Amino acid sequence: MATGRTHRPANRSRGIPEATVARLPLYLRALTALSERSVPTVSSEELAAAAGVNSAKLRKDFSYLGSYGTRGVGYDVEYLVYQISRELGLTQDWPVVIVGIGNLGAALANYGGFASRGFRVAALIDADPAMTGKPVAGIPVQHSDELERVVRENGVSIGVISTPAGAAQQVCDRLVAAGVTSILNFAPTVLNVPEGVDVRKVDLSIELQILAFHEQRKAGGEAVGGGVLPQTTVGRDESTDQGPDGDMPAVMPA
Amino acid sequence: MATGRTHRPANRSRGIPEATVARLPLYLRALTALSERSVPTVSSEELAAAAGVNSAKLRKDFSYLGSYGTRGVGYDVEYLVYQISRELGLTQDWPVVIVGIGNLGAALANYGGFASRGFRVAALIDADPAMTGKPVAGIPVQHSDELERVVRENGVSIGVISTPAGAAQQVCDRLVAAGVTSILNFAPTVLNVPEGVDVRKVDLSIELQILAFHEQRKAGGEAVGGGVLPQTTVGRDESTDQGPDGDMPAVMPA
DNA sequence: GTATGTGAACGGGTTCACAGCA
DNA sequence: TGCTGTGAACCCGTTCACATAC
Repeated sequence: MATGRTHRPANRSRGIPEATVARLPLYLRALTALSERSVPTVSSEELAAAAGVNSAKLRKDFSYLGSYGTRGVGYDVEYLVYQISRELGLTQDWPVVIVGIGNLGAALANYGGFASRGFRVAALIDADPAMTGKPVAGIPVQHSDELERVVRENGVSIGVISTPAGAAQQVCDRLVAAGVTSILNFAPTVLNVPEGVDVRKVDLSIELQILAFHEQRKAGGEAVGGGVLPQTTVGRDESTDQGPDGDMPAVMPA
Repeated sequence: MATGRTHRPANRSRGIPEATVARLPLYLRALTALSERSVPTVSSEELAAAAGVNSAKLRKDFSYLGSYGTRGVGYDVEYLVYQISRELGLTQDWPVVIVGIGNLGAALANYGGFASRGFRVAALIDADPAMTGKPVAGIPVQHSDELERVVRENGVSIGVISTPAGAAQQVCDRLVAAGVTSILNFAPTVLNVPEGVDVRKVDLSIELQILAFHEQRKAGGEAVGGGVLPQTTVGRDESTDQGPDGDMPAVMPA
């Protein structure tokens, strides 16, 4: 709003670039912090600094959403929080199940960032009978046998896999069969999924290996590749990764 | 080796593309699996399938390392494992410290993928005195006061931060002051680091938000943006992210 | 014949720089 | 005047397709 012609879709018509989508949560976090400090408006410059990107990129990103700023003034914080939340689909409730409640699964269950963003841990699942009934983050762990029922009854469409690599594909198959269409995979394995299922992967050892690469350069060749690198974030990458499963051990017992 | 002119640097001269570096660990994992099955050689096609990329990309990636294949035959598995390991700097020992031993820190300490790739957990550090001395993954937790000493005595250059967001920057500053030049950050905060320090960030809630975005599209607009997305991996992204700290709660007590 | 290695075409994303609007 | 919104230039990475070598 603001201008005469009410906020129109602008470029919004179809498809926000993937790179932009990956940054929206960053902006949202920065905006939320501003909102909590009751800051009414921000300039692209300020917000960009807070989110760690440059202002041109931020403005371009926002232009894909529509014209939500006011020239000469900046952006309305609350309004933007709402718009980005809506765009990301965070205005609705997303029940998620976490499968594999070892240290990592427990960490995820306790992670405040989930609840604060429209994500609700609908269930914790583990294959170990000894875990059944044990409360983690206030939620009793359920046995794997319950997986399909839990997914169906809660209308879960997002599943988190934090099992060992060896169990991941099987868990994935069951989640998908039960109706899950988005998976966040922490197991160091590539998952085979049917068309229409979206998988994102977080691989701890890969991150460390990338750091080691750069670290080696620093020590060895006097910054051979060209000195300092910009701060890097785990983000989208479009390699359709696959990989032979069961290569390296995973975090916890299934 | 293979050809007359011994394996020369090829394009290797300077700088392997960041995107390629991010995929090397993937190839390495696939190759390690093949190696364990005693497979002597692989074609780019086979290896690409195992690593989940297309063969052209894989060949291009390898071309940056040098000419390690044999036309008409493929790549020698063992040889490639060695070359990639060397390129990534995994032939040397990388002592790492993990700061913040909550569920996530413990998960990381127990993560087999670290040890199996030249990474050695030199120390576990936590601010909670109650944790001091408690063994996690067989390593006694040390108090934060020991941080500087531990880093110096072990020549640690890579630090992992798994503290709550509020403590992350301070921990980061101390790590850097003590000599750490690469940081893997799990706290949902952007870290300010001096030039020359490399930071990679893993943010769980951002991954979920990106999934939610796509999930919303599936349900709402009949695959508005264009249907099925390729499997996505956390990887390099070059947004220099920053962000106001202390927005969302983190995984465990410092 | 077969599979690698790579120049060239292509495409997406970032940056620039300025027009447009409050 | 000040800051947003955006076309255009630029850069990096992916894909194509074929020459090259075994």
